[in-house]
Amino acid sequence: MNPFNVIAKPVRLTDQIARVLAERILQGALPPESRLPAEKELAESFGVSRSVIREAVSMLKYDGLVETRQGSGVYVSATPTARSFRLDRPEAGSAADLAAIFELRIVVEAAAAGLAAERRGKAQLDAMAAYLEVMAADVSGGRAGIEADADFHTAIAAASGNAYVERFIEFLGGALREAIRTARSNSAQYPGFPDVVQAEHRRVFEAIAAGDPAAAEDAMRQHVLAAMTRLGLKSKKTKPEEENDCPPRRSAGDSRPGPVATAPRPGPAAA
Amino acid sequence: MNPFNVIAKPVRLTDQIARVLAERILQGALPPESRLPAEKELAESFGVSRSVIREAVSMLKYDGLVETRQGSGVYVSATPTARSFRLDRPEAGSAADLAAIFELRIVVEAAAAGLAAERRGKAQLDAMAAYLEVMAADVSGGRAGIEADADFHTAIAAASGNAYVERFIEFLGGALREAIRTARSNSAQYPGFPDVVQAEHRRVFEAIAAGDPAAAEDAMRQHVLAAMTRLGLKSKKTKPEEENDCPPRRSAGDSRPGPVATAPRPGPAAA
DNA sequence: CTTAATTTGTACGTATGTATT
DNA sequence: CAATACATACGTACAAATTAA
Repeated sequence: MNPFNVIAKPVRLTDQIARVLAERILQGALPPESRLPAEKELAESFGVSRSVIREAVSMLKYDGLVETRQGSGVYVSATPTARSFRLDRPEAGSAADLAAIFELRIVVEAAAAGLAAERRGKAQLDAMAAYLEVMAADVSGGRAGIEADADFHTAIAAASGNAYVERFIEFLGGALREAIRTARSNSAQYPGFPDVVQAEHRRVFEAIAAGDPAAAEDAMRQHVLAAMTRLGLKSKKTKPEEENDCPPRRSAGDSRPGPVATAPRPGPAAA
Repeated sequence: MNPFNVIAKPVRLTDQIARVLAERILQGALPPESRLPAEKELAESFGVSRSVIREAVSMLKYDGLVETRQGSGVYVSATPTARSFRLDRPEAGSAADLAAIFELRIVVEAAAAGLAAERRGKAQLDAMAAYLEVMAADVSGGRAGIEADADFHTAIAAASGNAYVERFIEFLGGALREAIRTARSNSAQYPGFPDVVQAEHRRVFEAIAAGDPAAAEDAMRQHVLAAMTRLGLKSKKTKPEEENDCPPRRSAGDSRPGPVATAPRPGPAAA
């Protein structure tokens, strides 16, 4: 699909097996608290050595999906998807997925801008202003100014005063970095676009400097939204024609009268 | 050491080494794009076998911290914390950290409620209503209704139509599950509290049913904020050591007066 | 209580394909 | 092209912990 992607990552057995096991766990084939087959059995059933199984299990263990008890076995954690959030889904990279991730980014970045408007210190304001100037110089010199753009957003995230918000924004920025890069490159090619982007940034900055959370949120939302449209993405449903059929996860042994009438049938519809 | 801690998790060599390597990478001792020592050397320097090193590296590889290139070596990723977002920091669990995570949760859940108000289908509305009834029955019967509460929030997240928003909310819910559990248990002990919580939920539901995004966002924000105050947490800065000029006008229990602008629409924005 | 079987944790050895020099 | 270094994968063996007889 991408002729420039010469790398063509080699498929490692460990990764494949880890992926299969993770899918089985998350899709309920291996329910929480249940025990996995012994490493020896897994090795035989997959046709690989026990070392490969062990490394795959190590990954899942680090991710919090399973726990290992020496002498007993490997057990699915009580709460899958407990310790880490990742977005490397198989379909990731499609326009719809990208739009959905951008939608999440809009939410968090707008909130961070609002918090920054309340909590920013002078040093943080100065940092934002500095990155803004670097960006202005970049566009004047015909450069894309990608780094300064990222730094500007990072500075706002840091000024939110919430370390988790900051880290999550950096995480999303890293995941979308390629998309953001092409967006800025596209913008740089069309005359007038860099000035529009710069104006958006300035509006965000001035709202934060003025201590106006609502304005800062709105300005940031507009900015990221405009970046999406510049990328050709639209904020829309990720599952357009689909009546949502997520099976409600409920703890085993739950005798409460659940909403059986409305609950869609469990189980993955398609693979 | 701790006589009450019967579990006393056995310290595994693999986990220790993975932790040490992760710290070295994140703290800059092993800069991005740099190569790690060979597995053999690492094994010797740590005094363990190569298998242990390989499993530890597998963990870091799954986390996106390192990449392995056959025939070449193990390299630190260009962007650490690239593929996964986790919040198991060493200091996690403190009240300040909990409050910060809750703040992030408020942002995303409010946005999800707003999106759900625009995009929810009938089946999803029915599911929310059903869980609402289960919760009502639970509190009438003196039960805490924790599962129905979680299911209600999950249903809203699913109705947002954004799979990433949904998954991130579930992730945060899992991370905060213990806190939420104690919050609901506390609420159940005080007469009248369950009714208050139920009223909060109903307000969220009715705003979504009415298709009013702004009202849904506000109701959800109020609800989670109230849950925080019931837990004794306050929305505050996580870095109190830094300069703090503006007193936060958005304190706990404070409703957002301003127009919080509805969720992004795919309408004709600035192209 | 003792013993034995099972299972994970650790260690070591070997072969092979790949990348670098 | 040749040599070296390295990750990948397989296999065996033993230790430690758990579980059941």
